Amino acid sequence: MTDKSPPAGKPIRTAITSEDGIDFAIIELFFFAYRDFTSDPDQILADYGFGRAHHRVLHFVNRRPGLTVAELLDVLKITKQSLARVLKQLIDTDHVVQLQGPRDRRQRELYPTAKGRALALALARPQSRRIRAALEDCGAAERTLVERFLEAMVNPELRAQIDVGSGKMSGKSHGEH
Amino acid sequence: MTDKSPPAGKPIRTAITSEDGIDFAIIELFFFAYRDFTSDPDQILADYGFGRAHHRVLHFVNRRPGLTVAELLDVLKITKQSLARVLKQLIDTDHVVQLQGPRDRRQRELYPTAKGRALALALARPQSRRIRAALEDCGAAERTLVERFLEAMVNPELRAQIDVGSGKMSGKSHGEH
DNA sequence: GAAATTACGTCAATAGTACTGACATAATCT
DNA sequence: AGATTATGTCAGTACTATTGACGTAATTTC
Repeated sequence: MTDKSPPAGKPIRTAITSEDGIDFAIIELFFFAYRDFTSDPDQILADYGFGRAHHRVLHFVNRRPGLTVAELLDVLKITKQSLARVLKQLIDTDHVVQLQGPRDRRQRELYPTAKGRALALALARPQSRRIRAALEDCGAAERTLVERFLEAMVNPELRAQIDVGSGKMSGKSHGEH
Repeated sequence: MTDKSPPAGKPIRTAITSEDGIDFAIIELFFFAYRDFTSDPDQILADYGFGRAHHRVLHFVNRRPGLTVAELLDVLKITKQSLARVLKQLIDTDHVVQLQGPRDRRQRELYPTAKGRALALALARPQSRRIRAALEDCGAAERTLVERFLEAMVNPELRAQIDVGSGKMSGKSHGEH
């Protein structure tokens, strides 16, 4: 009577393909590519007792020195509480420092220290190496195209804060190519 | 004396750039692109009380019906214990069924049910739509190139289990690799 | 046939990242 | 003065992942 298994449980033996015009190839590749892409820094981070969240914070603090906590939350799209622990650890270990905002003293501007800059570079190096190798594998001329594809994968509303390529990074300093 | 802050803490005010030949643009784009790419299915999964792990299991069970638990662990690169809860939930909710292996009765071959197939498609649909849109944005002809780039981003040792493109997917039973 | 190995399941304990909601403080704006 | 903003913090929870250990059934090996 009270079967635990409802009648529906018949196994489907055929693989899902592109039947419904679904691009499983790229879906799957994206999964594998991102996993391996993050595995490089993950190994380094483990030595510091850090995780991927630390990497992201460190990355953006180095990319946009002086950004505020609120701006960082907006870029990462996480909550204050999620950031709190990670940021505190980075500050305690002297990778990041907080400076009181000049205009608004409530704000905390975040800056990397030399130590934080060095770690950010160390984490980015293997990722950049992987990217360079991949671009070479598929004809290096296509760099721009890959960039455009990835940018187009991002939600349109968010593309503003990406400021890719052109080096219009964070305003201030910049200028580089 | 016993300062809590070591001398090192001076803020660096200049943004990290391509100084060390590091490809920050693509590193960052990859982060944003993957985050938005996974956010689509995440919303659907929430309705089922499922997470991203359920999606991955469901995806590969649909892509390679009949794969064993050990094979799934190998593809996902997670531990048995991480898989256990997720797989159990998918089985309990009748998205996946286990069949005793024909050759080796210790093995459990995993198959999607109609329900599991439907959910896998529902999850993949917005992702595929996003990919299609992105490819159009950057000149659709470049599909192959994006595929090759992503594949090149994957660790070489793992490319075997990817069998991209051509739909030579799983070849169902067949002689494994 | 007995022993070792394999495939799977499960239990216990822990960690990292995320969430919601609430509350406190200081600074700025109206 | 009062409202709002920027930040910090506390409590509680959820999901995904880890390592290590143990058990059972099936297969392989000797």
